[in-house]
Amino acid sequence: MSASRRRAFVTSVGDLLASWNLPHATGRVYGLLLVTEEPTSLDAIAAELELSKGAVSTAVRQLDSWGLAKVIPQPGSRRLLVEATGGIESLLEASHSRARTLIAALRDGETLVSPGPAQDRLRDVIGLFAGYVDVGSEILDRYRR
Amino acid sequence: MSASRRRAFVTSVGDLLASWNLPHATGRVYGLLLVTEEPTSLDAIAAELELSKGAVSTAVRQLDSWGLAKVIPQPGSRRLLVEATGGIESLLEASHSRARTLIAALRDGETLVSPGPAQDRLRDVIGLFAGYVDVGSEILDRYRR
DNA sequence: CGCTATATTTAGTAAATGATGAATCTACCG
DNA sequence: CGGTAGATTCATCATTTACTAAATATAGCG
Repeated sequence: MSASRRRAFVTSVGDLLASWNLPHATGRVYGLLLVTEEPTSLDAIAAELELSKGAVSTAVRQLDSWGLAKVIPQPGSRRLLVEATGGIESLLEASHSRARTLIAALRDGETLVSPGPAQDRLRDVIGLFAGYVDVGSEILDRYRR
Repeated sequence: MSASRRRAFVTSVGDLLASWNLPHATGRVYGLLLVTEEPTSLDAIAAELELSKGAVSTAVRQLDSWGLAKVIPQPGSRRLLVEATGGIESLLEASHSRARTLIAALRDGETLVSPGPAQDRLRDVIGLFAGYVDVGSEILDRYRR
């Protein structure tokens, strides 16, 4: 388990998730969790990633709320353990929900332009997006089973 | 063509494209172009959206480079006209390319964890993402014809 | 060759966001 | 109850980023 490759992995996952609109400390924590076999503590995360405890705390709660990590309270101690969940679905779902909002806005805009090339263009965009979202949802459904 | 609905449309498209990592002035310009029947000038855009000329200039060039708008130079004048293109494909393509980079990083990470639940989890994530991207590309291909 | 109309670049600014470190809170244990 | 080990919150700082306004560049026209 080469430490430098671990670090490289963590930062690249962090960078990439940042382009998915996650703060990149959060993305790095997720990256670390993905290559960590056992549930791990917030302090251990902070130590390995050289992040403040506060940052780790908020990152973990974000990951939890996105369904990307599971927080496991330990009976008999205040310490929390965290582990990645497989389900990165929620990221995709979030992206769908944004796309759907966009589609709705575009549909609304359809009534703003009179028939002609401009309206066709708008319809085109709507069609592509809608198809895209439909297929994506299908994949997600299939994945859930 | 109600001006207030136009404005509402423009800002919502702007807001939404901002979540796709476009600056939202750029998104608003795109929104405006989508509901504008004829090619329009940078000054007209600046006036309607109350943006500075500089902002419009960079927004338009961004849209152009993303393939979301076409810039039409006018012979006999320095003035440029701009119109939206239907193809919002490039946005989806960009999102795919990010996803593919992520997939590559994850595949690389696979070798960092020893066989077991952690590796399975990672494989799971990879599989979902890969399937998602594949299907999306298929839609794009179909759309291009 | 200027002059004008237009686009682009640049320097500066304001706002948003993320991270930190300290202070605070809370659960557990003696 | 008091103390301690932990997590969380909060105020602050730093960075980034998008926008503005002004300066600059360039194309066309007299």
